[in-house]
Amino acid sequence: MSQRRMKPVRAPQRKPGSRVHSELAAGIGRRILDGTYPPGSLLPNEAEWGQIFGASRTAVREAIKTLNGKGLLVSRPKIGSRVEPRERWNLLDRDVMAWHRAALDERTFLLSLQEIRRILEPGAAVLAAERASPEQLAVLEEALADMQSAAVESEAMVAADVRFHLALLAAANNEFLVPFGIVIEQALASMFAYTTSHAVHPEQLLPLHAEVVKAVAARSPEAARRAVTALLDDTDETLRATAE
Amino acid sequence: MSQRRMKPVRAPQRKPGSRVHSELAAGIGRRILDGTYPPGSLLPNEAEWGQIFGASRTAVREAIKTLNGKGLLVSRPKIGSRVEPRERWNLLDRDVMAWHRAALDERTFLLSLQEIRRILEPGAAVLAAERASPEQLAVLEEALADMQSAAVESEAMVAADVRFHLALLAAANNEFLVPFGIVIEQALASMFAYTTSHAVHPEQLLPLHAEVVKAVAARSPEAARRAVTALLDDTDETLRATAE
DNA sequence: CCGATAGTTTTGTATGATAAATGCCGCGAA
DNA sequence: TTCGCGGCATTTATCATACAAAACTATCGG
Repeated sequence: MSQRRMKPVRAPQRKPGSRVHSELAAGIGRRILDGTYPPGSLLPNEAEWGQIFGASRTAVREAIKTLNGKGLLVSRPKIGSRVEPRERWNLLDRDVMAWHRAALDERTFLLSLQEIRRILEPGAAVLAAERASPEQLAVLEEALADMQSAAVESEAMVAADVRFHLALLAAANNEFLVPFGIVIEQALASMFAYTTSHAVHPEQLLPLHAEVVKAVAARSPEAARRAVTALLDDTDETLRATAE
Repeated sequence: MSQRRMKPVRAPQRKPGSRVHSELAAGIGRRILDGTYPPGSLLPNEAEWGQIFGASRTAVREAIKTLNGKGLLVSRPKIGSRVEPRERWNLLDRDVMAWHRAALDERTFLLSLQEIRRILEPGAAVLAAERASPEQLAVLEEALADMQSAAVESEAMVAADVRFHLALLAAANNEFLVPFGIVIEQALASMFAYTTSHAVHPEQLLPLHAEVVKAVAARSPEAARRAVTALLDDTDETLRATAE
């Protein structure tokens, strides 16, 4: 379709989460994840947070409610807000994951994520081979095509790679697998930073991905498992190459 | 240590989440999970919720912020609160899981959870066998002992069973496995309801659990994997027996 | 020594007012 | 007619303030 004139520059386009209470949530969340307030400890009370961030108690409370929703905190009258034990934290939450990543050594973080991928993705591939719908298979193939047409080591490549693996998870048709998508997103983003900064990159990326699609399309669970395992082996190999 | 006299009965002991804003969050959350407000749809505005539940706008807003934190909603001025696509939902969140369970056919729900267990637990067992600390092993053994001393088909048995599997997850020493614990809790709770109501129960429960502990203690990853797989096979066998 | 009770601190809820974001409509010009 | 621009209306976002409820602490009386 013909592209008309550029629309006049819209308002500063502040991103969706940059309201006061969101920044408060991020500010407090980061301090929890980085250990400033360890599990079991008490946070400053609402009035104090308000002073620290120059915000009203209302905004502070809404931020804290958000963190409640992520399992980081519980609040009680007269006590205050106490940091929950780590096993209650929703580590797979998008925000929590981001705060966590910022507070951790990048390589350690990445290795942990890869370990999870090695456990989950082969199993997901088996299910996908057994029950992917034609539409889900099409999405997978499309992501593969995008990878093949993207420049190596580009943002577009990473984006297509992420789409590929999310599509594989979705094709397994078990909704409880979906939340783990964030692990893949973070791992690939982190991996991208790593490979570019260390000037190494997985050589076999495209053929290995193609192999996965082939196995799923052929409805061969075991072949799909092997293909995904090979893919992860290659990635880990690359990672290992950056160990100094 | 010597147990002193029972403390006088404390105040009604309303449970932590029964404040107005929590009930609002649950009320709205359930309506989202059960499909009353499907992904992409707009919720009533804050004032309307306030009337529906007879609460102030403040309480409504805090409830909505909690749901924001769980990835169910995003709110924008002039638009309102829109239900996020399912892949953004934190399905592994405790509350979301509970609302979800209430909105779904119990058997379907349970089968999905078991499927996840079959993917994750064997992998977790391998890691546990490789790197469980003495303390973590002790917790595992203690849970097993509790199971052995509990009456069959009792609440205590389920509780000890949950502790056992959570301990196994923890022993894998990868914190991203921990959020998955909720799947185990729900699966076992759901399973308990099932086995009692259908008058069937896994016969091999205790020896199979003991086998897992043995393998982990012996630091035999492959044996641990096999033991956990056998355990899950037995559970699934029981479940299959209830298919009418 | 125990137990009830009053006091104090902190979160929980309500109310009302104002700011900011943004979809929508209508007016006017090319 | 069509397009752009400005104002209007609606809804969330934020603030300020007041009071209620919860729960720990200390105190006082038996």
